[in-house]
Amino acid sequence: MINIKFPDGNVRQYEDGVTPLDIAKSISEGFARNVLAASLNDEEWDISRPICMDGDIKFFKWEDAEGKHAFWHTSAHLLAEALQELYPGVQFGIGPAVENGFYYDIDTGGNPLTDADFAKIEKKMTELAQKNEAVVRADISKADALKFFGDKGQTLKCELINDLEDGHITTYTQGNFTDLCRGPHIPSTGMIKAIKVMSLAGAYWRGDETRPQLTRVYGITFPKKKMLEEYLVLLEEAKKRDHRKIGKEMELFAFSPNVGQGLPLWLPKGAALRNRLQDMLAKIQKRYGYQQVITPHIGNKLLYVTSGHYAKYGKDSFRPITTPEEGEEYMLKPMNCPHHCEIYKTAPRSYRDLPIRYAEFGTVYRYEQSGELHGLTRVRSFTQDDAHLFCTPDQLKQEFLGVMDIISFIFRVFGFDYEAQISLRDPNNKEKYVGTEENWEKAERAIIEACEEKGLVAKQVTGEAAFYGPKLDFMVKDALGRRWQLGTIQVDYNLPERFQLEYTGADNQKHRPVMIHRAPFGSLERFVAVLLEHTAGKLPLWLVPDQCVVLPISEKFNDYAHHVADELNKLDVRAIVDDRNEKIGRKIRDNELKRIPYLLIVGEKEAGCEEVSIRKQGEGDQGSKKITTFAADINREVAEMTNF
RNA sequence: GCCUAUGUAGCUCAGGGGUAGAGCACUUCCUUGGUAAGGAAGAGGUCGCGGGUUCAAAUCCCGCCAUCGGCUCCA
Repeated sequence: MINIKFPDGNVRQYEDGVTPLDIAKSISEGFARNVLAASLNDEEWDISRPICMDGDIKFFKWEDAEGKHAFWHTSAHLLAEALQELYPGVQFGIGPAVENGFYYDIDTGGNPLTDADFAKIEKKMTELAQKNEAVVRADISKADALKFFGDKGQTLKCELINDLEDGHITTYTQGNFTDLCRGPHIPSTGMIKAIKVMSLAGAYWRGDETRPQLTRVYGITFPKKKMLEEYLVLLEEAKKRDHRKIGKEMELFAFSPNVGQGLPLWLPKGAALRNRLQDMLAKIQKRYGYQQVITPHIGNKLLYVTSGHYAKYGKDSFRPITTPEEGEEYMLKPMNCPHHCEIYKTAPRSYRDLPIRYAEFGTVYRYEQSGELHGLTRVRSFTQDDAHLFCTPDQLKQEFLGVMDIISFIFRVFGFDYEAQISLRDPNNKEKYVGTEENWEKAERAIIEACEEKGLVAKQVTGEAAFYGPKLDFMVKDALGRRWQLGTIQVDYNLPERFQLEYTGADNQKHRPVMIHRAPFGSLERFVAVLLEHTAGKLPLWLVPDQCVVLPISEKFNDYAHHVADELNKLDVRAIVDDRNEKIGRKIRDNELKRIPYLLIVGEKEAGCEEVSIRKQGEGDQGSKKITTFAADINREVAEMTNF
């Protein structure tokens, strides 16, 4: 007999070799039907895999990430099984579950798949799922595994096996398909009821640019047909929130191939929106002791040679700009820090001057790979809400905490859900980074401690650090669930060294300051993009381009409508007029769809008494008020929102 | 940069070897209507760009550019 402890602390005894499914059934049949995966002592465990030792058990259902994961992992195998039947000789790479579904990387040997094949693949998968084959786990020796997959000509699998440790290799088999796999899986393929092949993509074998490119087939499956339908509806809804679509509709920004790829053009409404965001941040930063500076868009190439960026990124950047002067070269600035270091150096600094905080809405230019450009989230020219803090090593943590306060405040104002990530260096690849061992350790420790102090839950990821220092990033998801880095805080011991920054300490000796790079928005472009997706274009009143639109009942009241808009604009309310020759119902509909927060209807009733009839977007008729009263209300509402 | 797909009117899209279509938007006219689409007429396009095949190319082929979804990258 073995002892199994449940999450609630209860311990029950079971026969040796009992499976999690048996245990679930012993609780209730209904519960067992919904269980997809389990863990034993926090090790992932198939619910059909016998247990022969004491342990803590957990069960996972569809609602749990672990449950979906097992379901989709098995679905990936089902996809592979279908591909094996449809396209004999296909080579298999890897096929994991991902956040929304799963994929399998395959080598089709020169017979490319197209989306015309999707229906066929789905049909085959459905057919195989209906056979309801058991998914069977087996331990296998390394030699046997190599022979098995070698005989099948699966060289990619053999490469994977060669990297595995003997004694820890398992396979899973359903029907005629056996895959090298760690698991866990759901017990049988029959649970997969709804299947959709989503898309095709190229993916380098083992994520290595220099290795062959495989075909990645993405799919998603569900235990119920209805869930697939709901998911597809959700995807359609998400597309409507796409900032590229909303940005076009709201006339915020545009791109022109004549200007260049990834170079956004901010239209009047977008530019005004962006300025409001800048003003907000500048106001907050002033309170935190930041000073605004302004630096040029270009800098001498030698500046970036000094900073080390030229050596690291020079060949993948915009090329240097030459001048009539022989040998003189300038570069579009890819970051603001070297300029700010030079500002620091314009005067001798004392420890009494520190910390110094230079802020700049600095536009930078980076030659991002063409295939990576995406709306406003990944562009080649963008404006960072940048700042560089120079402080003594003792002040580092305090300054770091201050920056964290600003960032969490900003995200709270906009209601963003964010994930924090601490990016550390890859300890196995230290030559990728500049700076001393001691400084790296100090900086990494400072970040981790600052998070602990603030109670911020942050995922630590090794190998993600910038080459000059570790960082704390704040990630926000877009409408389709893709993560984008917005806010960032980076500790840098390197640039102060390279620029030989100094301050005189209390001991009358020269010391090196520590530098913090930070940007709460990350870039205004990316921030606006995420903001648009987050709000579906329904921007808060203080940010929205047009706060209200005046709708005359008939053309007879167009003059009065323009009078109303003029009065409102004089009172700092952003108002426009819709004086088209249309019925009022039509104007209401069109302007509601334009996401304007207040519609002001004016006709005979209002014209005589300086009033407007107010209709709030999405909420309908709010009665009428004097123009001045309405303006005061709007201004109060905005003031409450912008009381930063 | 790599792989898949796409590119037709301002927008959303249909069509497809015999020189171009719809809806919405736009302009004009009728209508002057009180809280989510009033009616009519009109204008608008070298079918992404450049080559090739053909009597004839928007359509087929090649190259390029841009965009989508991924991969790699992201100071």
